[in-house]
Amino acid sequence: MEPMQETYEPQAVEAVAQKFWNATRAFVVDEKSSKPKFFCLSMLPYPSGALHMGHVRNYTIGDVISRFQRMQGKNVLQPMGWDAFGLPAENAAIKNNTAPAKWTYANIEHMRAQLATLGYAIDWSREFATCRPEYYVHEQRLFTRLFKKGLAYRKQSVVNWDPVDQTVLANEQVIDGRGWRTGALVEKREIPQWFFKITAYADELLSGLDRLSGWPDSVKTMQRNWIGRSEGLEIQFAVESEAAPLSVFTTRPDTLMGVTYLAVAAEHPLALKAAQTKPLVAAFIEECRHGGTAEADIETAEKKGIDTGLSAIHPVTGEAVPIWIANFVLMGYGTGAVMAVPAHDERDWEFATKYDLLIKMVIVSDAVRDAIRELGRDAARNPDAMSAALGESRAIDVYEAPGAVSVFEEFERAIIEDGAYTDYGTLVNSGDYDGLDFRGAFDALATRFEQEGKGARRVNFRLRDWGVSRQRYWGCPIPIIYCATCGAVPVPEEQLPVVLPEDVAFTGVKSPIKADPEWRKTTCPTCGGAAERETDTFDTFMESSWYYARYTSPGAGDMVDGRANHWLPVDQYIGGIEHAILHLLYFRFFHKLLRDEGLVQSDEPATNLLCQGMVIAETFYRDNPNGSKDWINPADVEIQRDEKARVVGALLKTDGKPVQIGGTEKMAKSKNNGVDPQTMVGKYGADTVRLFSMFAAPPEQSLEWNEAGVEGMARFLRRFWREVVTHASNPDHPVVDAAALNGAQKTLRRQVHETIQKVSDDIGRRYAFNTAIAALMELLNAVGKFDDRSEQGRAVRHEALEAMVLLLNPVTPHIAHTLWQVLGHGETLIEDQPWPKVDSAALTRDAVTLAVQVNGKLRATIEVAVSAGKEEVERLALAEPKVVDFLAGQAPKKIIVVPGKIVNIVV
RNA sequence: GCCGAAGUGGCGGAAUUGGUAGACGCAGUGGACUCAAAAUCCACCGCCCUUAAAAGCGUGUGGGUUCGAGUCCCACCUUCGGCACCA
Repeated sequence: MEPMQETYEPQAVEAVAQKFWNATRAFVVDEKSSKPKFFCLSMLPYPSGALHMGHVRNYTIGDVISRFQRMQGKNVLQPMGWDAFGLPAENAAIKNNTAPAKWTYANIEHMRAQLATLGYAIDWSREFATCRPEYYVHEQRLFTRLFKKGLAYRKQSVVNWDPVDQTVLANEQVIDGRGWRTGALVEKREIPQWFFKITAYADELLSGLDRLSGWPDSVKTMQRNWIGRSEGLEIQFAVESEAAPLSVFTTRPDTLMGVTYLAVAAEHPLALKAAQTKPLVAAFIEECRHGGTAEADIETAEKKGIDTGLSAIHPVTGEAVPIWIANFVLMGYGTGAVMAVPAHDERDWEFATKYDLLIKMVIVSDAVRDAIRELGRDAARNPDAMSAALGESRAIDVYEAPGAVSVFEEFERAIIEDGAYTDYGTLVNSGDYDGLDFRGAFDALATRFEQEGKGARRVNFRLRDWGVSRQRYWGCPIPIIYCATCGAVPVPEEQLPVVLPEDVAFTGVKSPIKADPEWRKTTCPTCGGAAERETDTFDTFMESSWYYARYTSPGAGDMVDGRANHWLPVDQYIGGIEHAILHLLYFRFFHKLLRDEGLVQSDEPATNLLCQGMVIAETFYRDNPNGSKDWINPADVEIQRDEKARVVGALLKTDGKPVQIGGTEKMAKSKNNGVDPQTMVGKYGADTVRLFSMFAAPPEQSLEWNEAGVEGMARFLRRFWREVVTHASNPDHPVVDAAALNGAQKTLRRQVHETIQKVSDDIGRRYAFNTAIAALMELLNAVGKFDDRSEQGRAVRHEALEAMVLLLNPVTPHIAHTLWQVLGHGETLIEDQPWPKVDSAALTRDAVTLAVQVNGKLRATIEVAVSAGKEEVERLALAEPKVVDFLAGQAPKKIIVVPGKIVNIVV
């Protein structure tokens, strides 16, 4: 081997390591290994043009876990591919006057080369792009099978419609209720679309969460709430002058006697009927058509409504109940109608207050009920006695005893004026049901309606079926043929794939396969008559819902083959928290579809999930005279500080004049605060970039990119390099003789083994890469101060440095590759070296430091022997001069001793 | 609006099970080395008062539980992610 460089040159080191990995096909794996498998998967990138820091962070986390697991003796699969269909390709195609396919393939080439410079341990032999027919043919086939099972179906569904461009818009393309290109007011429009019956799996998707112990609780909670299982009653209200009753679903049948109106969606048949005779109702429905379909917009919009003039009949009291149209009732959810109980529901209360509708209280709190029982009915008529009994809760409670005079009018006024009482309680003003609690009322009413045929117990889900149709070009064609006689017919499997033409002119106004009258022409597979193809394409979430399985079975004739059951489920999945609900729910759903097709055996696609935070950076700008802002890249700005290091301003490097500081935000083109990974790798090397992204924040939190911090990482790697190279130039060393070590040698060796223990736990269990690196920095600081040239000194130092090279390898594999050789090993794959083992004998200590508190405040620390008992610790603590001062002669009331940690003396 | 997170020195963060708040890094200050610069090394570095020491204060805000709270409970404020056609 050539004499080692004195200084660390990352570019040379990284080129050598990467060449070795490629030449030895170090990370290509198969199913034949005798080692246990470990499938480490990072969410696949959308090929947007260039790698960004979010990718680097995601894939570095995956790479650290992959290399760590391989060093634990696992057969690790870490694949990579491209989520290649999507809207940005269409936008770029218009802008650059090219075809979406050409743009996408060029981006993939570029980004693959960028990824290579970061040295990830990827099995590239399994790579694919989801826009290739050999990939999407399998999801077309699955779709036709699901169609035959009734799990794929077509129904009317609402979309954002741009009336000027005559196109459907994505929610992202609707800005403040207007089309992003035309500025036209967006309308809601119903068109037929394809759906997957994900609701058929709602119960399993919900209950499966309980077994996903390796997923973050936050993600599981979000999914639970999204699925939104609720038990309630479906109740039928007869409508005056209508044959069909109006069905509503409620989770609070106990409040039924408080119903003072019903509300239906603007698209509801009753609403449309009322509109025929009432111009104001028609105008209101027209108004409801404006604006987009996003739930956030609908839920934050002003609550509005109008009386249809129609009445329903209350199923218990027989009273007439007005039917209103409300803009917040969604046709696509439940029955498109709700019963309103303003006294016990916030939104109903606001609506009733706004439109001066009746508010009728039918539930009182348990506190009110108990107070009446306690006081007796006569005493309870005294408002002062009642107030005293209720204490704080008086303002939200009301009670009107059955048959008694209403003596709590002030409470009643409070609930009408201040807001709804939404907790469970006891029924009042409810006739036969007075005095029942929630459960009692629920059961009594359910039984009654089931006997009368006016309703039934029902489980309802917030989850809606997945709409998979998109009216866009750059996606997988939906394999359906429409025939005038046979209807919608799936394309027979032997005719698949339905190929999307790639060499097209793209203007953005209309999908090329919709614009071309020839493409859709075909014959009906059933009757042979003339027919037309579906020209909609699939939601791109389709491709990303099963890609993980395809990695296991490259070249398989179906979606996957038997190899899938070797690798699946994924052992570790890593991706952004923004995917917590949609992608991760579809991912789980698809796995169950695959299972039910007999393609895989497991119930869930991934056992462990890590959601990484965003990459953010400071923003800088200058105001333009017209009020807009010029955003300035952080690389072009110099920060000014005062003598206490506080930031006082910022200057543009090119002109030396001030710029405004705009706050730390997610890296984005719009704020020009992106830092290019390639530039960073070129300047500092991949290991430094990887090290900083793992050190600057724990993986789930946002990571603030800061170039001074990157320089700190480069400094650390230079010191590490120098320490190893200097050590290797010293005379050879004997093996460590634990019995012969002096105090300083023992101390360093203990720190080495404490560090092995901590790093193993931090990476392997806690995903706390930042603290693992901090521990290694502390160890390097200690090694740097350890100036012992003796034989055992050199031996201890050698043990420390070998451990450090191995422990750092998952994060900085290139420098580790070279330094491992410097320490006297041949050019081998470090991932196949065993992970360092903790020598528990090296961890023992003779004495520990205890904190001594007086009344919970730290007053001193004492050194005690590990073997010291409680009495001795108390005696030493009480003898401490500072403790004596603070006790000021008082005798301790109590002394708490937590062994190995703390003594608290209470006086 | 609903669901889920987060808030700790000048900054990024640490404190893993309720037990010494501020590990590690950045920035800053002082010094060594150098003709000089870079690099490197050494020391200091929460706030307040202070020559110094000591005391006091201190984990978004206000309450509470506890011998002891960044950590648990209640209420609130702010920021971020998601809300079904961005991926």
